[in-house]
Amino acid sequence: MDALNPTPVRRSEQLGEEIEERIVTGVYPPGMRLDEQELAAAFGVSRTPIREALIQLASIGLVDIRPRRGATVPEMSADRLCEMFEVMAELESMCGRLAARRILPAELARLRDAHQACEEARDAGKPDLYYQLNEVFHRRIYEASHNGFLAEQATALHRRLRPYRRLQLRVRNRMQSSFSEHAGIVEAIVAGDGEQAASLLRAHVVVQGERFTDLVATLRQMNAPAEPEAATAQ
Amino acid sequence: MDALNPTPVRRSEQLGEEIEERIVTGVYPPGMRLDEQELAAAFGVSRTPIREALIQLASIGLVDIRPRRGATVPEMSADRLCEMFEVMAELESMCGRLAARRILPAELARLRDAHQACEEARDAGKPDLYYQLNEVFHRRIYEASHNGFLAEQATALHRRLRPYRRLQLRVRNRMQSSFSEHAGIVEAIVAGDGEQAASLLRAHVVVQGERFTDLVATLRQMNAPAEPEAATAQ
DNA sequence: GAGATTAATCTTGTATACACAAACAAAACT
DNA sequence: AGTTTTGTTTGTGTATACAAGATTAATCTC
Repeated sequence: MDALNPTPVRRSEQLGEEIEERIVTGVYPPGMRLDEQELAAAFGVSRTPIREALIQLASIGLVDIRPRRGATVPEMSADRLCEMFEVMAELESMCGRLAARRILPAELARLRDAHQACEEARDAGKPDLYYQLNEVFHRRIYEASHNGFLAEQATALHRRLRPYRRLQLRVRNRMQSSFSEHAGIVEAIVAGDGEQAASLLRAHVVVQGERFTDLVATLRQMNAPAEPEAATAQ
Repeated sequence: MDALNPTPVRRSEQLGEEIEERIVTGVYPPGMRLDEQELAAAFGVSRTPIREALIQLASIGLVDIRPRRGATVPEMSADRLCEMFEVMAELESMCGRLAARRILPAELARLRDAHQACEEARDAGKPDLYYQLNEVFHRRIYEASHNGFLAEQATALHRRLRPYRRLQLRVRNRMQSSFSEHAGIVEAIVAGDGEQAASLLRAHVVVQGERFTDLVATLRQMNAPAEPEAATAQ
């Protein structure tokens, strides 16, 4: 059916994902002005689908649209990021608590697979691969919560925090400790100990938010190479 | 008035809020088709701002847009609603935990004011007023969490669940017990007992989700007055 | 008479055109 | 010389026109 359907999705939706990707990977860095005409030209479409994509991204907080001022990539302050990590920790924690009680055998098997895959990436010393498999691991937990809405929320926020998490895996050699924490989480879920899973997961994520000052410093060097202005709220 | 219109906000944003209001209040019931042309005519604008409003609402899950099929108000299944309440409970809980630790004297005073206002509404036996003041009470807690992102998320979800919560306050005489629970929550926050505030708030919200079957039944009578079809997933 | 296929109509998705507001720059006046 | 005002330019916001897909109805065939 997919083969017969060449374009079953809105163009603006595809564009939205592409722009989101570029924002999230830092191709469009925080503070960058997103000119509709430029984007339209760059993607070879008219302004309309670009506008729709930007509006969509704006409503999930990934771009900032101000009337008659245009769209920009929002500058996420360190405070803001801390707040988001705080919420992320709680969502993950909740997923873990529910998963410990509700996970099905098949799901547990897949969770273990994901965990093992992480181990191999760690042993091979591949942070990029680990990062990717780490995402799968967490997604498995989201799904095992058997709360579709929660899983969606967690996935969305996880995605928004992606670039910062990624940086952190590099800055410090966190692969090792991350993997150990995963092991404890799996154990708690296997044991059906919701509270244990919850608190381990919270700690697992909070760590990422706490060791954060260095991260922000690192990030500031990388993402803001040529920005002498922007002295508003730094 | 359109000529003098000094509005510094996008038209589509205003439209979005208006449409959101109508969805949330049941004027546009679940399953309803949202024809762009009809809406454009109804609001006296062209299709463009309507489209933008719908896309915005779609990205927060308030309408369902399917390519080449148009927009509809999503039918929220009972399962889905339970899931959302489950997440809401956790967000509120988190707000309470943080608020207990971080609330400032001035904020505490305002929280008490809101609580007292609820009491008066209860004594006067005005559920609609109570409902409104209840929102203020909860918003005060969100703010006191000193996590702006969390407060935004909680507010957004609270808003989406509004119609269901409102119904419930009517169906059972929950005003009394709701108020008692509020009292305990305030007490825990005053005492700085984060865990206590968290668990009380979780229970406070979960109750709304649990006594839910009757609610859905009631709701079905009210919101679906003329819908003989729609036998998809009921 | 029933089912399938085709055509017509309706609605969405995209493009283009136009209008208005804001920011920047230049010139004139204090 | 500095400040203010006005004009120009750029870019957003809305409208309209056009194209493509989906649905429905009608007609034709079995």
